[in-house]
Amino acid sequence: MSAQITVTVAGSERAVAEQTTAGELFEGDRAVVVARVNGQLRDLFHALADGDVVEPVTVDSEDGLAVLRHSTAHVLAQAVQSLHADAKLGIGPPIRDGFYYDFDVETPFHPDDLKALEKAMQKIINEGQTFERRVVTDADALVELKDEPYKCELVGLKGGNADEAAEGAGVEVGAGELTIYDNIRRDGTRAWGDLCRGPHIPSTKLIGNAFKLMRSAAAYWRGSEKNPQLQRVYGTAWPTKDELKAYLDRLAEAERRDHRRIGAEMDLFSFPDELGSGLVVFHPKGGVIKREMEDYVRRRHIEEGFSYVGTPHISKEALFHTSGHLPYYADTMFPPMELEGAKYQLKAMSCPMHNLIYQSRGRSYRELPLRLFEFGGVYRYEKSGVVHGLTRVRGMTQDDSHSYVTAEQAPAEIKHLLDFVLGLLGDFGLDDFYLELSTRDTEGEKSSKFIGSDEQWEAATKVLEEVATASGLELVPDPGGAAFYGPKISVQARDAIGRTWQMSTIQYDFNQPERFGLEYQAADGSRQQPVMIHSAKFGSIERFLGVLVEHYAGAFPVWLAPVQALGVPVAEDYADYLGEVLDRLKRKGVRVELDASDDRFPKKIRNASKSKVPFTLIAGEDDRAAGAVSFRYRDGSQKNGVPVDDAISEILAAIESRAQV
RNA sequence: GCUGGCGUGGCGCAAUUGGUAGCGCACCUGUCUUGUAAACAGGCGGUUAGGGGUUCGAGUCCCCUCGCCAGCUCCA
Repeated sequence: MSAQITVTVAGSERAVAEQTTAGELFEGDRAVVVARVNGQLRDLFHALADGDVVEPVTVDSEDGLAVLRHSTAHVLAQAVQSLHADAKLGIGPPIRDGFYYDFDVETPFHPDDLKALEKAMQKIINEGQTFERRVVTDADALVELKDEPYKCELVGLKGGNADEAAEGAGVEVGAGELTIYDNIRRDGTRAWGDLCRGPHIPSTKLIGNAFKLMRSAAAYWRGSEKNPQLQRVYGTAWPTKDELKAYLDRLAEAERRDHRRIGAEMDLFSFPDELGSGLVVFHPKGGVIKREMEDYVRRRHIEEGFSYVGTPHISKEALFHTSGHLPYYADTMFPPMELEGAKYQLKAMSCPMHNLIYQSRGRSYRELPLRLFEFGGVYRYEKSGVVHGLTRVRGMTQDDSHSYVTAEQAPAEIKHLLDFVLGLLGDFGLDDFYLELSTRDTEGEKSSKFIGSDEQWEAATKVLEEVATASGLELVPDPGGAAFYGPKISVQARDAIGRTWQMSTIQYDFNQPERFGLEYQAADGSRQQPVMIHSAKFGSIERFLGVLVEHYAGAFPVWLAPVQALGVPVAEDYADYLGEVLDRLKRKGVRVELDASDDRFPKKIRNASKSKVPFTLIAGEDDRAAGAVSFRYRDGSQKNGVPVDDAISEILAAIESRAQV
């Protein structure tokens, strides 16, 4: 008879035979894919020791999903090598909603290749191969993997910093012992194997048919453009076919929200080829939204103590040398144009020009904080592959503002600005965002780009961090992400397909005041250097508008809607009556339209519905006789016979309160 | 910038192995107009992104440029 050991299973103690595996504890529960043993994720084949604390990890948990997806990535890799014998393996980690695996292959994958790979994967899955863990020494691994140069490179990186060396590499080589996972067929033969930390699901069978390969694209090995590009295949995997379908439906829904699609459908803006890549024109309806945004933020800046200023779109290049921008960003500024022996540059940021306003006369401490603000039209030569709808353009409008303060005033001003930003995001109804704190890199190849003393960086970073933390919002560190002249807090918002974009920013700058020699006279008569705080509330008005379009899927709150009330007469006869109601609204500043076309009533309702106008006002005989109108809302619900005065009040109130209806 | 995929009237799409560009919506004209997502009829509109090549013949094949999409890298 075998000896007994005691383990704690899901909170209660149990005596089991020695050599019992984690999987045996949860036999019969197919949802359990791995186990957490003493806090560590382990395969179900893991043999338990006396005193182990074991928790089941089910496939629908965050960890369980990651394991499922990581195992699916292995199946993909096996499929790739079965179809392309010379494919070399990179890394293959789970990611949000799926996984990827990188391969070095002679010919990049064509979309049709993915179909063939899916078939090969299904075959492997149906074989019910088990994932078996095997500990190897570094030396043995290097021999066994002699045909896998990328894996060998990872063996050399093993240790706590594998993930730093290559994002995702931590799933291949952990901090501890080196392991290889073998895929074993039912007849006991070895189908395939891969250097991997694990853990894995017990059998490929568990993947079922709830996976799909999504796309392929190149990715630089270990994330550096100095390295060769591998071919990355992205896929997704879910516990059930239904969940896979729900995910695919979500993606399809996101595609319908895409601001580039809605922008065209709703006639908001376009990107004419004749202008060039990354340059947008706003059509009248998009112009309304842009103007509402600008009116709002101009008013709010003035309320928050800013003065509205104006500066030109170009400047002699020396200004950007003084500011220090040119050495850093020359390749992303449009090239200079030469006139009268001087080189002029399109501006990519407004701060140097605001510094000139500050500098235009002597400043007293009594003037501080001095706050300047404008809509700066800036141009950046973004690389061709990154230009993207409204979210990454080459010509944009920044609500660029700068607070000049004493060092002592800086913390309060940063808090003031963060409150301002968060209030603005609330007024626009955005809630899917988080804060990011971008700091400098103190080591690594980029560390030299940051200027200023250690003390300055430390002090500035501390101020930003304290204020950001106090907001109570999620705060994500972004080491190395700072601009060369100082750290920043930024608001990151998500687009329809989950990509995040930088929106508002607050940056602490001790460099430009130094470079421009800015000063003010203090109460004691001495000359002091101010601190400059850059802030942008929308960031780029174009980008913010794009994110708004996706957030609302085009169904804007009333105050932003291009057309706020659309009149639809039941028949031609009632157009004049409805027109009078609309005129009254128009006199109150409401944006109205009357559908006086010769379409019939149902068609007009359909058009109104498709236009996403918040209030459709309908009038027929009943309404006219009663001095009323009928509302039709975006959800198709209706309210009939509303007295005209009440109707007007309802619409005005919705605009005033920035309500979504 | 890199890798791959794409580019057909304003929009969404179609066009067997290369054989001489079609459809829906929108738009225009006419008839029509009474209660909540499409009245009917007729019509206009494309040197198939641009340029070059192969071919008797190119939307379909090849090359270059521009633009778009996805990912990677970058992002003051």
